Amino acid sequence: MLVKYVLTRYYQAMNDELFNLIERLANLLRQETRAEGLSLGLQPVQQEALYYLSTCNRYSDTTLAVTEFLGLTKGTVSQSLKVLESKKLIVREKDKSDKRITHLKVTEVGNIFLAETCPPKKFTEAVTQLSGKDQSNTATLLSEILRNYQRTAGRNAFGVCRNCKFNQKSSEGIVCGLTQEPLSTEDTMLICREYCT
Amino acid sequence: MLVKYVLTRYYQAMNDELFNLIERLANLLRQETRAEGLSLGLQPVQQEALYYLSTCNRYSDTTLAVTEFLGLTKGTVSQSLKVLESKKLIVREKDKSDKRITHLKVTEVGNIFLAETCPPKKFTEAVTQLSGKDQSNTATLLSEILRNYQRTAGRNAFGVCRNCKFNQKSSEGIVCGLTQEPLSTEDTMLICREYCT
DNA sequence: AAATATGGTTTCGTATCGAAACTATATTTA
DNA sequence: TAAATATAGTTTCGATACGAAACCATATTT
Repeated sequence: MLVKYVLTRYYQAMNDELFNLIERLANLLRQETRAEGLSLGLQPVQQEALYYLSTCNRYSDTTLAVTEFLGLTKGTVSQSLKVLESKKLIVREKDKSDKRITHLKVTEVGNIFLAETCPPKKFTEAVTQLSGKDQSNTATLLSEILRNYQRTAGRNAFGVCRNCKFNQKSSEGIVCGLTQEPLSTEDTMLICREYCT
Repeated sequence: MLVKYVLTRYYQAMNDELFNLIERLANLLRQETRAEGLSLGLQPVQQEALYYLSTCNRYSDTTLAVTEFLGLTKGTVSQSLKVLESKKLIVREKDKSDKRITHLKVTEVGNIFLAETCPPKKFTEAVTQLSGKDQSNTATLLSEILRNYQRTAGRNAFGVCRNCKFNQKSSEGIVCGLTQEPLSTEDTMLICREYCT
């Protein structure tokens, strides 16, 4: 019985290997992020939230969206956002039509911090040692794994608006099929929590 | 000034995208790991340590090696290992020649737990939806990024013994060029902290 | 033999996290 | 249209993670 399990450990199946690689990359990223955030007293998870908010659209810049994105509970996320606000990295804006909702906008200070630290420099350096072709192949493959994983786990996909099935291009411009609101070209390049393929 | 930074956010450069993908996969993995560990009261980081110990060789099964692998401080790791020991998932074995060193061995209970939970089922499911070719391509590309990253960050590579430059195959069998010790075929399939290319 | 290096643990203060209770506003139901 | 329920979000609490630094034991260097 023991032998069986030990032997399965020796054989590094492909999903084992991929699991290992992703965990280790994430560990290194977290380490560097921790170091980068020291100057502002920012924790890794807070930086991740800030980074997310800098990449998402107006349907996806709320506490709950961040919660879903990070895979934490909303109480926990609420704490982290409070820190970001106290450090003037984000500001809150009440939604005009639904008073329960608060939009979280990254400030100029926040964007400057992100531009300097996120993604971490050494990571970027490591990635750019690969050919452009290899880089985009990696992104494509990881996207596919992530999409499969999110589907299996029953999570939202958080994709770029432009590629969403609700994104409708007509003669009058681009419209979101869910909200029926018009979208600018810049809008369609942001990440949406309602993304669907 | 602001415009510049905001614009760079819109353009998702490849390293940006890869950073994003890895973070998100890691978040999902952590979530599922948290759920899987609930039955034994194991935290994600403790499961990661246990998993590492199940994949590493006899030169790499110490507190300090785990520390290096996870990118945490040794005090923190010492705590996590104490929990694993109290739950009978690992046992400690004093090194025979150097009394400072303690080897950490995964017990049968530990291996059974890992076989059931690590890597998480849904992750495995997501990965196996890709073709075998795509899976191995992803692994190859990620390995390269990780290796580059570790080199830039000045970390040990933690690779499989078999592929290490110190691994010497002679007529009398396989020998580690660092320790001059003979290695079995199984030995060479484990992860070593001294791995070097 | 003394100084230093290495592997590891303990202690302490700060931060993370989930769970659950709670508030306020929207939506649904009856 | 009033009551019930759902949704967005915050607060509080207790358990755990984490780094930093002090500490101990054994090895190695000087």
